[in-house]
Amino acid sequence: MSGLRERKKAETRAALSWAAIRLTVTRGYDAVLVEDIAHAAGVSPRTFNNYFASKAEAIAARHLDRSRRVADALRGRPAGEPLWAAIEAAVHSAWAPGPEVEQAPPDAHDEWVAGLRVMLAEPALQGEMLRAGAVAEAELAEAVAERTGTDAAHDLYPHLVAAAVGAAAGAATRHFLRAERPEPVGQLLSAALAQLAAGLPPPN
Amino acid sequence: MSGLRERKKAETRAALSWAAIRLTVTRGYDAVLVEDIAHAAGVSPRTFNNYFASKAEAIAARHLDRSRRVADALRGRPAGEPLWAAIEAAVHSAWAPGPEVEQAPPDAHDEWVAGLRVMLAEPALQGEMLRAGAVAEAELAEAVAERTGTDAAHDLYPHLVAAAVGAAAGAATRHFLRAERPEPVGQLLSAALAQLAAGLPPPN
DNA sequence: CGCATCTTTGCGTGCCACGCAGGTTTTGGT
DNA sequence: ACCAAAACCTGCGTGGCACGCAAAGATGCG
Repeated sequence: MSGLRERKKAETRAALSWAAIRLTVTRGYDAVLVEDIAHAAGVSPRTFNNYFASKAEAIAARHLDRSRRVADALRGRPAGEPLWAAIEAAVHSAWAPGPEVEQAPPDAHDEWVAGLRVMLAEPALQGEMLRAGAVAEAELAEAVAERTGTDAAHDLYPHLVAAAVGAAAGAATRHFLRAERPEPVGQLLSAALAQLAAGLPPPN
Repeated sequence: MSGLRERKKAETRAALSWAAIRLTVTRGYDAVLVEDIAHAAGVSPRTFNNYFASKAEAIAARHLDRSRRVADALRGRPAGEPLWAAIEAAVHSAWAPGPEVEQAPPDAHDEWVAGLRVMLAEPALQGEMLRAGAVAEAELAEAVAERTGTDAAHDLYPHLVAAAVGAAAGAATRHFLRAERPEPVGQLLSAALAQLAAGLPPPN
């Protein structure tokens, strides 16, 4: 049932999460009160905690939503496709930049990234981001189990694959944030997944 | 300089972390106040926050200390040893059970594990645990870079390897906690690392 | 239209993280 | 052995956060 009710909830949730991110990136984590976020989203402070258990969770919500899409995308890949090809395609489709990124003014891009760096340096945020990744990994493990004929409840394999994919995604994004003149995230992701599937042989 | 000062600090830190874990496992996360932990460790409540920024951090401290040892152990491996053999040895030495586990009464083992499960279900804890793993991964990446002649500041490779090792460790421990009659953690770790180094090929 | 259900909101409570300042212990140099 | 500097512990106070509860409002369904 996609009634008015659910649509409104999703909108409020997105508005809160987006406001939390925007305010934190521009102002800094502890210069933003929950009250500010709620007000920016046009909702009462008490309602904030009906949607999120903490300020950090609100900020990590976009990351969570994005990461969750990987499992869905994997289920949408053709059945004959090899596992790692399907995973690569799924990861790319989930991480593709949406329209709201394309339409952002590119001149503000640099200070946005700088703000992001500061924001992600916050300990409380790091934990919540990683937790979001872990939740997404659990769902991905389910999808991997379906595709490989393994059992998510009893076998290690699907969880291991999901965790490895999460590790690749994490390493790629952190590399992106660390580098001064970084490659696009898409390329980094491809490289990371390819090395994973090759067994991470040492260079030389 | 290993003076009285540092030894005492380390002892207080360990006492606080241990008290936090013990109380939480037996009583539940939010039935334990910071005040209780401080008191159990023979220190004032205010002092607690001189050692840890949060209750969750105190509980995760043991995990952090353990995880950090992997990087050190890797540096201690002979230079000629292949990378993945050295990593496996390092992981095993860091995860070997200490004497305080051996001497614990085995009849209380089951309710301890049950308490652990409940504790690790707490969202705030999960984030902090994962964060501890991430810190350890950063240090492991340094050690991997040294060993492979790569550069942790510019190359993706060492971070990718470290993240993959972390993923394997995480998947193995979660599998251990999930299963009713689990294999020993050491075996699970070996299996996970072996599959990683083999490129995680799909079964059959 | 009208009842059942879900949401929002205001209020109140207990806990937590941390700045600050004063007293105490450890350290290293003489 | 003494003394000054540095590090540490502690009590107090403050601002903020998460959440239980109950009343008011919005929505869905017959």
